[in-house]
Amino acid sequence: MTTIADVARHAGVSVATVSHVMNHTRHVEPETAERVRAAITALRYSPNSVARSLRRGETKTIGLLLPDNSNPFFASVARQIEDAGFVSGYTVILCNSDGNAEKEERYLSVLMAKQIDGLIFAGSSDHARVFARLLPSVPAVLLDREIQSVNVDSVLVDHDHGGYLAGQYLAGLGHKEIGVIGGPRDSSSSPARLRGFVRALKEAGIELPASSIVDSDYHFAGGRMAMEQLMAQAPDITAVFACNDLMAMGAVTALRSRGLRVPDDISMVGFDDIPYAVTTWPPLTTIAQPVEKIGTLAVSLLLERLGEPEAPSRREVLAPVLVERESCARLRE
Amino acid sequence: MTTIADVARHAGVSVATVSHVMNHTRHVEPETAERVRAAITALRYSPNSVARSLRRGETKTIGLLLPDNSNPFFASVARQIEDAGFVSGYTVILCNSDGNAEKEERYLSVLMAKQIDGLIFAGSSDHARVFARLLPSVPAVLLDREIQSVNVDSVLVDHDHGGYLAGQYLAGLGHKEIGVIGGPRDSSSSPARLRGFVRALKEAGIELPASSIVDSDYHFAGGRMAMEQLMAQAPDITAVFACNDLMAMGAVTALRSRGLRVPDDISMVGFDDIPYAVTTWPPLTTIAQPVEKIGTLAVSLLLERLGEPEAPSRREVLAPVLVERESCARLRE
DNA sequence: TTCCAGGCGGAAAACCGTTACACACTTTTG
DNA sequence: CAAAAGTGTGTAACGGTTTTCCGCCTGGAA
Repeated sequence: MTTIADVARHAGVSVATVSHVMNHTRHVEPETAERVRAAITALRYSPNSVARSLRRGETKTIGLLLPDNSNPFFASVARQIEDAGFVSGYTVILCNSDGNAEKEERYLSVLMAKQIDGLIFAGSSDHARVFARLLPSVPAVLLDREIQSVNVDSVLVDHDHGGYLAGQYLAGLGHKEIGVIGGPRDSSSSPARLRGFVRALKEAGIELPASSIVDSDYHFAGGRMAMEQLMAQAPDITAVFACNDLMAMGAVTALRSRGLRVPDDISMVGFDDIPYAVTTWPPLTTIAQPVEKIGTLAVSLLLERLGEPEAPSRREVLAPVLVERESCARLRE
Repeated sequence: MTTIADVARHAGVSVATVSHVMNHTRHVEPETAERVRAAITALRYSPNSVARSLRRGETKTIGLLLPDNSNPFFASVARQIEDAGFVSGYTVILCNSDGNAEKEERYLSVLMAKQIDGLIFAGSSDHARVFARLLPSVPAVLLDREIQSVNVDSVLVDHDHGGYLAGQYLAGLGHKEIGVIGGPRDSSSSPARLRGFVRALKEAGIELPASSIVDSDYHFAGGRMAMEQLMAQAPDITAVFACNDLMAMGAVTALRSRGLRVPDDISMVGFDDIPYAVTTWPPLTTIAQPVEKIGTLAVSLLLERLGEPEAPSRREVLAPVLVERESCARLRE
């Protein structure tokens, strides 16, 4: 490995001068600077970021802690974050927690030890200790979650409103007997989606009995099984609201294997608008989250906070929209 | 930030002793060790990994450079790698190149500057300079690619064989007029898949005219457009081999919007077996890559090399398998 | 003309937080 | 009683950045 000392020797100057040339941190005589640059290219020198980080106290690294990067929703978010970070000179450490609080804590410790400059955290658990103890010591942006703390900003999606849109839509199509496939109870998103959905139904004069709600896990297989259970518990439903697309897709599969057709027999609404919502049959009507904005917004919030650590914490809330495709039909009598 | 010196002072010992206690790098008197541990927890001390890395010359970090982590195939691979790395104490830096050689080079420079211990590289471009100049200076595992170089191992998939399986299967179903949607010409995988496919057809006495092959980009929209073109160029085909699932799914969409049904009118075979191959309608018959093995194998090769830097370079080749679902039918006359 | 302040360009040295090596001191051991 | 083992300390590294220092030159005032 060639070091700054090698360059200095080769150029016949001191290491300090080499540093100044590289970082434009002080004026150096053009002729000297040229000699230094020549030495740098001649030796193919590249400064050691670890040493630089140690001295500067910044690593140009941000930690990204999310439940599962192979979930297409998070995959998109991760991609956006990685892109946005890179153009600002930041590098991303990827961490999957599976929503497991213990893993989250372990990862957070590692990330803090690695001296990340900032954290983007899509936690799926709500364990107070994780937040309270570890978060405040590093600038962070929370996705889909809030916490009263200096230093922590939030990018939120109005899940309640999204659920409301779904309810309004299905009620508007004339459905009266409606089933719901919920996500994890301890997530922040699923209960809110459900809340908005119920409110919309209530406004339309529709009750949602407990037997028409089955909780699941946001996964494809979970959605399939939940749908099975739903068919058993509430055989008369004509429409289903699944709290995310993956479960909606699983539910459609379950229906198909029972010989039921979507939307002819049962209408289906999902949530998220993952890229694969259009590749299923029928293309899924769903509540779209503004994925591309979530990632870029998170990064820009984080960078702004790095620039101004003491600024009051901010919360940005993004509105989901209904994307009408072909998985819903008007109730026919 | 509390440092090792604070701990030493608090425990009334030297920093060296604290270091030894933390790293079990020498025996220390139980009583002393206990005092040190008490100080560590009292001060909530956590060692600074950056300083440690500088001193030890290792960062416990591996770089993961791939075209696009939101592509579900790479998303799965990334997930496996992240998991496998974490259990061995390694952290993953995520980099998306979009298969762009310039981006690859920029990323490689950054990663090298950050002193990653190893690299896992799924390049989609083939530019020799990237390999020749930068790769040999860091232990690396290439996915789906080979290079004669010390220090570089490969995890390969037998794409040729996969393509052969697809060709054999479609020929076996009686198809004679077959179309192909290819991936990028400069990828390593697509040409190999095509080669195997053509070989299988040839063995079955089937010719593949140039007009029956349309190249695309491995994306959903690309597959859709390619299928449009294919229908125009070769209207008599009864089966299509798409060089990945995403394109196959796009092709199915294109067919459906033309009123053609899969598999009744046209049979479709994909490649990869991404998780969403089962969520489309019809469920996609495809050539499955052993995704879960690719990631874990890559990590274990890398770790073994880190342990033994001078070992001869290894290549592991994994066999794809045909997964028969419902997107193909026997040709009926 | 002399003197001194101040700017300039470079070198030297301190520092960032840990680890590893050499050494000092005590206690066993043969 | 010398050699060896056992514990602990001091202090160079590691590879950069940043602060301080220093000699030189310029220019304005005395």
